[in-house]
Amino acid sequence: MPRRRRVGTGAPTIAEVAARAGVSTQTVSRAIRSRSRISVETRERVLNLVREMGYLPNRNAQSLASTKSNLVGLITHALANIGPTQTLVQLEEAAKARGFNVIVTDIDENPHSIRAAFDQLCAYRVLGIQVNFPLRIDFGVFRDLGRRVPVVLHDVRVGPEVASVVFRHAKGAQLLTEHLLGLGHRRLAYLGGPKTWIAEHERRQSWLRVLRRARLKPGPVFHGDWGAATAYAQAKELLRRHRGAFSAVVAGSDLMAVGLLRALNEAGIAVPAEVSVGSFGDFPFAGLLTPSLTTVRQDFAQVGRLGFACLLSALENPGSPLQQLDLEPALQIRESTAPAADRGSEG
Amino acid sequence: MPRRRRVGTGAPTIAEVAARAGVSTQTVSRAIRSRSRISVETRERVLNLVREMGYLPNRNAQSLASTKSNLVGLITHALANIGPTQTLVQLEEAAKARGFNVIVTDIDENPHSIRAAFDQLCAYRVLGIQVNFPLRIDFGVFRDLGRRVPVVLHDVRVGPEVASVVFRHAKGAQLLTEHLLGLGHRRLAYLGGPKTWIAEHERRQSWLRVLRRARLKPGPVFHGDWGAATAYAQAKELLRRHRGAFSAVVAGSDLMAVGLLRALNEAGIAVPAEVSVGSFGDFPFAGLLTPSLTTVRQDFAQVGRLGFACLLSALENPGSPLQQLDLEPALQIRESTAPAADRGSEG
DNA sequence: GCCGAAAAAGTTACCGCTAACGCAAAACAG
DNA sequence: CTGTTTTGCGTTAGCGGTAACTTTTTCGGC
Repeated sequence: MPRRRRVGTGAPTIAEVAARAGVSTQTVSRAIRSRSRISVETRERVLNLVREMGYLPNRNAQSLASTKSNLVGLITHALANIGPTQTLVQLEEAAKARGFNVIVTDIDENPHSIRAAFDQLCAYRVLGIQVNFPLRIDFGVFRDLGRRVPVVLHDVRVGPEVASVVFRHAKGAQLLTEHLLGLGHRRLAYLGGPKTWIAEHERRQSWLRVLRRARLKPGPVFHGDWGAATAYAQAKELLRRHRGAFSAVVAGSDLMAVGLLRALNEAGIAVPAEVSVGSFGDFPFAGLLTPSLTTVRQDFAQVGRLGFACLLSALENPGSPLQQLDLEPALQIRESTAPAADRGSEG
Repeated sequence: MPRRRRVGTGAPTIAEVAARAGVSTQTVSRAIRSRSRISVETRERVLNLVREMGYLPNRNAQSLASTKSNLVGLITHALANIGPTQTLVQLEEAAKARGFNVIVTDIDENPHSIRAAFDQLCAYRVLGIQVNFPLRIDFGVFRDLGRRVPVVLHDVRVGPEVASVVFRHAKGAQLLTEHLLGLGHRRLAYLGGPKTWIAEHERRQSWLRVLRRARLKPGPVFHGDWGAATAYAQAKELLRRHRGAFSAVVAGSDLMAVGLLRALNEAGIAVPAEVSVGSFGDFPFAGLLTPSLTTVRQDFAQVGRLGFACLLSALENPGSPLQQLDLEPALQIRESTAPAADRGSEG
């Protein structure tokens, strides 16, 4: 006695196409995916039928049968920020150009959620996973995960066993700090991003290093969350406690610079006449603020493009060493920095 | 003669878990997915083994066998902009909370690519598709597509046969324009987004309507691309050709306002003393620019949340009418608008 | 005209999981 | 104590494709 037939989704299957074409399913499969072992005429005939019937190969079935998918995973953090978004957009574009799709998951700062996200994505048998989680956590987890599936780390480098694309944050901070010193500033304040971020840590260390080399005492240090609002609040605090004690401020992002500029403006402090401001990002609006921002360009879009290229290279040349790419920062000098008015009151 | 066994991915399968637990695969399946038809003890025992072995159900196999996936598709346009990003982030969060994953694809303005993206996503047998393509195209395509799979449209309404979440752009533009008129402005310029966008069209129509009602002649109209750079360029053109002919400008986005403010500043025109500026968006930095922006808040995050809720509702109550949600705009009045200095030179 | 190789197509056995049904044992109703 | 549900699990037959192998056809070379 035949069981009740399961209802399908209504979409035509490969078997239906094959039946109408008068060939086997295998031939339809070949027509769709390859150009070998099938005659040009058969191929044409089948493909016409595919179009006519609106047949779409079921990716789940394809993935199951071939034990691999067309998916690339992206695990990202703080996706609402401009940088990660740029990265995603470019990654998706690069992936699509090669016939892959991207499945995204935005996670919070809890390192445990990395593992959870990883499991989620692995369950889809993704080809590889891009990890944009640039926080200062125990990197061991990345080595672990890299063993299960090809991984490309963004802004984290754990060694030759995992591919990575990183910004040279220290270099960027050095460029900016030296620029300020070159303008005669001797008392620099610092209004960075969250301490938990690698970018923040590396920049601050670099800032301290440059000051130490110049035999200058570092000025007050504050931290925000990359956004304008907290930067504004922190900048007010900076001014309340250290007004007059600095002639330049290094801000963690262009948006933080916006908040900082606001606070300086409200305090009646002219930029750059009295205080210079530099930041990181160089997002499109940075050059159009008043004053326009001196800022270290970070090409987040490039992270997406190169990240995908790394993955592709790892998949196509399984033996070869995994790529370790560096992105060079570039200082854009604009109006928000100017020679110091108060030369050498200390240092 | 046995064929060569196919190599697996190395990950344990449900059969291996079942074998070690001494139960059938069906029992393992039940332990993982449901709490019925299985005893508590068996369930515990199986789940422990699942954890111990690091078993991850193959989503492709699950989707194939159950003819539905855990995926929600998002087709979006100009994802690099702040709004669409907010939407994505919230959508992903809402989806994750219910055990779904999001697969994203960012498409260009060619309406044809909607169909292509749709096919791509349907091939994964996604549960539903969110379409964030708020351009003025022939909406027939959406009705078509909505028949194949549940669809939620963002910022587009085609009728009761497709769910949608839309901004009340006309209302927003009306609020802003009336605010400016209330301040005594009689000559308003307009620096909007791309004409191809629905938001742009509706706002401009609304702006014209309000002016007509007030028996005022509309001022010069320019268009950018939502970004600061083109807004700056267009604003320069506006000033070159119409300087002095307007006392207020409606800008299409907060970022466009940034470019506009820059151009006004370079031209030596004080805001808001000489010219008032209003915009749309109310992104976090809007209140921290100098001057802070009077702007119409658009809650893009809400689009993501509600869009997912619409989809869920459509999936869970197949019979009931599809949701048609409106998002109310809210005018944030700040420093960039002020009473007109030149009352009544015309109109 | 025959032979062997290559090309074109078909067959079979899965990929890893779930729906649907089967069936004994336990729980429950009367 | 008997008949009916319910519970707990197993069995079977796919879901819709692809890999690997086999068979048939074509075709060049001698």
